[in-house]
Amino acid sequence: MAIDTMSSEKIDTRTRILKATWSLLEDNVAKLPRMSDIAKAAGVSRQALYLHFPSRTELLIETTRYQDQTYNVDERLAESRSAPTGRARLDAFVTAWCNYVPQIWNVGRALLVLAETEPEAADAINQRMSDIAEGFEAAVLALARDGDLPSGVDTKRMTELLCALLSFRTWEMLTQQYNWPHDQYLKTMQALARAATLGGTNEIVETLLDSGPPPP
Amino acid sequence: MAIDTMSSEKIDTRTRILKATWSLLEDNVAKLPRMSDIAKAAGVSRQALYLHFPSRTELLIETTRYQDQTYNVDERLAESRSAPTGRARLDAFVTAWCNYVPQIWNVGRALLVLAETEPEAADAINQRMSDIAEGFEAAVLALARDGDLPSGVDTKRMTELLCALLSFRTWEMLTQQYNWPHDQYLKTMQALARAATLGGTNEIVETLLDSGPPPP
DNA sequence: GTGTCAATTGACACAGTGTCAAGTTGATAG
DNA sequence: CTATCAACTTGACACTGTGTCAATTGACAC
Repeated sequence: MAIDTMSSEKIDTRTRILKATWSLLEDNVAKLPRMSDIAKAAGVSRQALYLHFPSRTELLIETTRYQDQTYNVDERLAESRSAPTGRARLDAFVTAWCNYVPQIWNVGRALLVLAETEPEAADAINQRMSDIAEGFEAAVLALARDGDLPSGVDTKRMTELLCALLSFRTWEMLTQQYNWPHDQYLKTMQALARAATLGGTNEIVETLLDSGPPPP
Repeated sequence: MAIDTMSSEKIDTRTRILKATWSLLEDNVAKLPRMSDIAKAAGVSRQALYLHFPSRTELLIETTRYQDQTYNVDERLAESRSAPTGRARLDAFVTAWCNYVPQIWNVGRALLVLAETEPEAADAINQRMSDIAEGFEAAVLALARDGDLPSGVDTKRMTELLCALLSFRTWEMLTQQYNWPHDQYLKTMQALARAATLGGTNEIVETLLDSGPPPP
């Protein structure tokens, strides 16, 4: 949290705007703040926003970047790299991601809404998603290396499946709409991720076998 | 009901508007049509739209209703009711739903976009979703009746999990963003649904056991 | 003809984004 | 002390798109 006030003195106007945007998004998930709302919250004129950001979309994008940076997302998600086995790695990444989602949801959601209409926002989303996909992919490849996956599994599709199952939207639906407590969500997603990847006789895994021509 | 369309000759203006809206949504998924676009496509003045629908949101909602009715959604999804066992029922419903999604996606997506800002649209979405949930719930209850679920499983949560996994958004991500072919999507979702419900030693199912106080 | 109903036409209010031009302020340099 | 420059403010405006209103047209019924 900590919307600042700690480093008491003077905050960069740009940073003040970012903090204000962030805070408005946390206060009211339902409605995207207007530029005038943000300006008021930042104690600055509406036009000042345009001195620092070319458009509302860009401002929102920068806010998510600011948030990622504040929370040190790279580091948090990279921790799973140190896990010894593929299984441990998958578990660590799933856990890290699932615990991160609730923190960034408010702001991320705004970006998702914008992405429906603004290509720029969609690009930003895709970029963030491919970072996540990288984490899942690394885990899947580690599983394959450990011999935990049947040979012939399409690791790309398996990664994509994990991305879809553990998406923002799934989290949103289960915890916000259906009111699942966080730990219920976490446990179920962990089980789901394991079920989707591990176990030789696993029905899910079987659907992800390469469907190319059989090897000679 | 009966929107008539049978009399090939003159089509009701209202129906013409609905058809035009539908067709615009199919042509261009990316951008919501404006009222003037719809009017032009329907060969009618912009103001005529307001003679038949109070607002753009309401027009979109009516379009999804028109579509559901055209495709006979109730009947299609109800077919699974005749399945003898719970397993067959789950399978039938999952298949029916997964095959229906691609047909309604274009229009449904528009409603999802509106739902981010318009409460009316969100209500309409929720209503449709609860119809789907009913289908999943019936299958889950049938499974429980058949003794295919461990006792103590929280059927409500299991239903919600199925809804989330088989949501519109998951379909969208896998098939539109990652370009999964339909039958790949279908096969994987069937396996996923089974994995999430069946099998006594199933890890996923275990996360859905009632967490209330242990029985005496 | 007269009434009526559906649709058209053109105007307007309103919200919100983004732009522009002309100030204001405050710090810093000479 | 003054000139200057950048950051910010003020107020105006263009543009897009929704929704509203009033006056008008045209067809059909009686």
